[in-house]
Amino acid sequence: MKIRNDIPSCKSCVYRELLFGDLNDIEYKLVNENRQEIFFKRGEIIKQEGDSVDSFLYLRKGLVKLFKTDSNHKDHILSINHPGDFVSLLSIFSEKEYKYSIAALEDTLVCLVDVEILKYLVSSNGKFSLHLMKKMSQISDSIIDSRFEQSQKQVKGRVAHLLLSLANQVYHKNEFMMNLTRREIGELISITTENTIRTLSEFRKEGIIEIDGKKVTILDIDRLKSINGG
Amino acid sequence: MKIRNDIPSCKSCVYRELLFGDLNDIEYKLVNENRQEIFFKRGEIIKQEGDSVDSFLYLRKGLVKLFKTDSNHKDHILSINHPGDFVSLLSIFSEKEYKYSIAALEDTLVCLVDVEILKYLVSSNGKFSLHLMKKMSQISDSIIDSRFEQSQKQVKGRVAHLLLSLANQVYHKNEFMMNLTRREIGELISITTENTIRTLSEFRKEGIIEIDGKKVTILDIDRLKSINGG
DNA sequence: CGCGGCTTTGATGTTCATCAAGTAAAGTGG
DNA sequence: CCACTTTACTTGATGAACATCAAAGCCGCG
Repeated sequence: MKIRNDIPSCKSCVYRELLFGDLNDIEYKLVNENRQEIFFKRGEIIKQEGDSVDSFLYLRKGLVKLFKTDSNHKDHILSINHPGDFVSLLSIFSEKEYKYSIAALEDTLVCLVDVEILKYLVSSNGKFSLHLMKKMSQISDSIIDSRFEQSQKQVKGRVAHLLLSLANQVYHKNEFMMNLTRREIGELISITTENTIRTLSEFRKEGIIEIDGKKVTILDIDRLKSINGG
Repeated sequence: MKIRNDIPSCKSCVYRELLFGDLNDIEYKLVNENRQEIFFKRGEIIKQEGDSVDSFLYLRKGLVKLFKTDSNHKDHILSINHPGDFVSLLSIFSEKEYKYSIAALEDTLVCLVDVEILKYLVSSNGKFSLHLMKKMSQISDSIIDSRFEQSQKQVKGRVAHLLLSLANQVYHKNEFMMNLTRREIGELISITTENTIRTLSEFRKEGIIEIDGKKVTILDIDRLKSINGG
């Protein structure tokens, strides 16, 4: 973890339009003066369950996982988030403490905006407010949706679904560097590590995917879709 | 389904504080003039997946289920909602069409507010906006939380968890009229109807619960909690 | 170089869905 | 209101899916 001091203006942020597109110059300045950028290395914990919610987290670069640890010390991954996502959004208005932890899956750059500033903006800027609600709504919809999808499927279908969403929603490519371990995949789709491995091997043997170290290539996307569907 | 004409003012609504507590007289009037109250009998469909999101649904009385039907014509229940819940909240800002259906589990009274009015209030009243966000956040948190809980448990734990949440969150009593069929319970916690029945019978035989028709009484809440936990 | 974490494969047992078959309850139409 | 139909509930038997256990190879790191 390393705090950056050479923070550029929000105006130059590639993700500006996603959230801060509705602010005027004074409001921009307010955000700029009350934010930090922090760099995390792969594996580092960004927030721990129980930490107080004092800032709004915005993912600028990298990949993170949101997870909870159960009473048997087993982790369960709630979601994987990529740049442009508002990582802390779900808890920010309803909770004083994080109900899950956040860790970096790749080298990651996070932008933190003081939560009180955000609340002030919501209460004073209606357009910003509407925008933020829409985004909040989308994020929770997508978590609920994917959990819903997973709950209906069995092992092969879950793995297929995961591979498809990694390709479509996360990496936007049919060939990507898998930054999740086999165990983490299991923690994400609620199956054991062994079954994750077995299923991936099976897909590989059947020519549906290719695995080379951390690199995964989807060869037969139609078959994957059919496994996902049925 | 029956549209009520004798609508009382929002000011007299028991749930007023939950959402509309921050409005001034003019804003109240606006809401009052752009809302409907509709009564649904047990079993009736309130909204069908695919219906356009033109109003914000507020549950005044009764009990409803949010559900989706899969490609095998099997229903899956997302959540059970009770009075005071904002049934349509999840989709209202992010979607043009409902992504799930809503049906009445008991005789139910729903208050519908024009969605454009709500958006106007968000953009013009900061306090209302903050309040609404907090509530949105809580509702999605609770759906995500309960699905998360369920995904870690097996059959007995799921049934125990469900009974406990019905007693605590829905009916606020250890003795309640179960308005869900055995099938619906299965659809809610992702197990088969047969396993729902078997597990409930087992709990009954072991003296953990008592079942008399639709009436369920929790006799040994500690044992239920321990089954839920382990 | 050795320790711990990740990966892999095989064998075994448990959990649970599915199938089958019957009873009870609740709507429905004459 | 009764015969009929459908839906809900229940129990038992069977097999498939999957977790668990075990054992070993691999790789990065101190």
